[in-house]
Amino acid sequence: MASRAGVSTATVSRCLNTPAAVRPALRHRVDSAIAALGYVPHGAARALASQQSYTIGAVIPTLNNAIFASGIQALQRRLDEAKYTLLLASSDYDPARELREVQILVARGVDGIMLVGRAHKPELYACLRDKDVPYVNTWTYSSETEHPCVGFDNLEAGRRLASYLLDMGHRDIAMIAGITDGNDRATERLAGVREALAARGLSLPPQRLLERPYDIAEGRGAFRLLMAKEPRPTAVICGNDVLAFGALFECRSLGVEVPNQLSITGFDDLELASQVEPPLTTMHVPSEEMGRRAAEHLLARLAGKPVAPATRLEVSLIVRGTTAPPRSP
Amino acid sequence: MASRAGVSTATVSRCLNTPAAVRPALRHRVDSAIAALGYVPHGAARALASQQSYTIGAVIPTLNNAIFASGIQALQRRLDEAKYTLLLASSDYDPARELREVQILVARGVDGIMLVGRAHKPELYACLRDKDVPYVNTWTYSSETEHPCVGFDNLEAGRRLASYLLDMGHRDIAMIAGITDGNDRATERLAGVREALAARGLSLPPQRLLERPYDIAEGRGAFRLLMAKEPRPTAVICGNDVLAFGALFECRSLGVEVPNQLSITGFDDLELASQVEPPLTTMHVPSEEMGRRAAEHLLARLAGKPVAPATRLEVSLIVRGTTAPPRSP
DNA sequence: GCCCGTTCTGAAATCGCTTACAATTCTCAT
DNA sequence: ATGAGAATTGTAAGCGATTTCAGAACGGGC
Repeated sequence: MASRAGVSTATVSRCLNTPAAVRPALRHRVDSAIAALGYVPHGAARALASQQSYTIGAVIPTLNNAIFASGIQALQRRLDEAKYTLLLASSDYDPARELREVQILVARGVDGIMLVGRAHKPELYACLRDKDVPYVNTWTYSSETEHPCVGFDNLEAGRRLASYLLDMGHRDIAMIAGITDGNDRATERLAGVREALAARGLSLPPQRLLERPYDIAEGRGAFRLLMAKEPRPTAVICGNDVLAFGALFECRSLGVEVPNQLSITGFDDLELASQVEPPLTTMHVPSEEMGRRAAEHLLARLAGKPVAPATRLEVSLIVRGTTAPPRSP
Repeated sequence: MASRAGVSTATVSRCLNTPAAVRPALRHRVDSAIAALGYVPHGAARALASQQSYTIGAVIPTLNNAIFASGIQALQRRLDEAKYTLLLASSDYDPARELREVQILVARGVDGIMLVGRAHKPELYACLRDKDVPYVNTWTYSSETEHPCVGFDNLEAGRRLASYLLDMGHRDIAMIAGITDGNDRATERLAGVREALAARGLSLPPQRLLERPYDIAEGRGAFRLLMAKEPRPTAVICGNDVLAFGALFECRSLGVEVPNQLSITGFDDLELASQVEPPLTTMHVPSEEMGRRAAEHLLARLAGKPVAPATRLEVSLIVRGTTAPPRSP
């Protein structure tokens, strides 16, 4: 302990945590002793004594998807400003693993947790409640949920995407969705598409729906399947941009002209979306804002400030070059 | 404390840490009490008492680059198996921030640290030495370094890429490198290219070299500049795949035919590299293996086992469709 | 120059767990 | 049975901060 400044440990502690509470002269003495000794407070001891770790946990499905990455970076940036450290874990889209990660995070004593989606195992919510750990769901929004969230309405986004295509005249629409099992975002996007279709008396027959992991090659494969037999759909809605890129690239191999012969839409608006040829029509997701707002939410709760139970962010349809009215027969 | 099983705290601790040291009957009694109470050991207290946190820190330049993401996922997977948790921080390619992140990690009491590259601030190495925290540099390899590393030789990789183009007959080669300032990988790749050129009596004149952040749009802009005035180079080496994608996409806008009129190479071999049209010739980096091996290295050190001071991984040139001999004039 | 209300400081308890060491219980050969 | 030695279990002393509480120093008003 740096009592080489000739003060008690209590004073050192105060210098570090509530500098205003110690007189300038003494404080400077302590500060320079700290600098001289290269003293670094012991995080675990501090956490044990103060009952807070200044650590926030986040569990995301995967690091591979750039969109989670940018959301996480924004979260981290905001957390950093508030002197909090981020503990990151990934679940690989597996609810059981997600639960395990949360338990580990809680055991580590995180002060708050960020989750993606809202369909989590009951045990997960129970664990959080028992330990009274603040948390926030992201990439999802619903006014009716009892769980705090910062995100957008996947259902409505799916509906909008389909409506856009429908309004343009498309009647035979197919979808390459993400794996819906255990993934509420993918499930809701699909449901939204179905709703829009149903509102016009249409539907998504089994042969028009494929579920695939978010991977370019998977998107290609699924797309090829969709194109295999006549009649071909006139538009393909993809669960996210990665699948859409796959579809788009496969079009080139297949010699399908986009958007003349076929329209394609994505979801996320990754950097690449605007760069491919033709540029991808997609749903823009404000992932950075979501990350930042999620951080704000948690920080506010930890500071005892009131927080909105649900924050709705808007996605926006970015119309680019992969969509056009269907060719008249 | 779960002494509702009628045992001492010491026994509970032993059940959790060295189950073999407590008799089965008692152990079961404790285990069920733990399960019944939903007891979760307090991480900070445990870390304080045992002087180890079962936490490993990693500081990467950015989460946006998919290649670091996959390396990190592999690291995490391996760490998970060994019951270690990963604390992830990013530096945004800023050495000063990297230092800060490392200090925070050390203060948090991580048992080990993974770094990217080997050109770190002296204070960073000093901090690690003072606190005696095991660490390993990745994405870099050098037999001469005093710092443990698991990675590949960027200099040689750059040399190979340039030699490949040179062997094919290219004589006017340009490079869109990453920002070399503070980035040893980018610096070495560039140096490697220069060496290969020099070996044939050639060089990389200033107007043939552009440094750009890793971003598709930046790659596009740089490429456009390179193509702006005659004579145009016959090949462009890009510091990584992202820059190469930018160059490739810009070719389409400019009407430059790849590889007939111009060859392009990337670095990293991202998933997208094999999917673009034409597929990108690039240097494959075994990022997952690197992540896993880095984890092994740290784990071994923590277990007191001997470790190789430097592990060399091989990159491999993946020749695809963006390279061809220059058109004979 | 003295007294009292503030403002600072320091002593010591505490956080929840690990672990050396002591105490107790088993094992078995005698 | 009995006792030595091994195997278990319990006691209690930390680990390195934070924080309560009480005493010390300071600053004015008379």
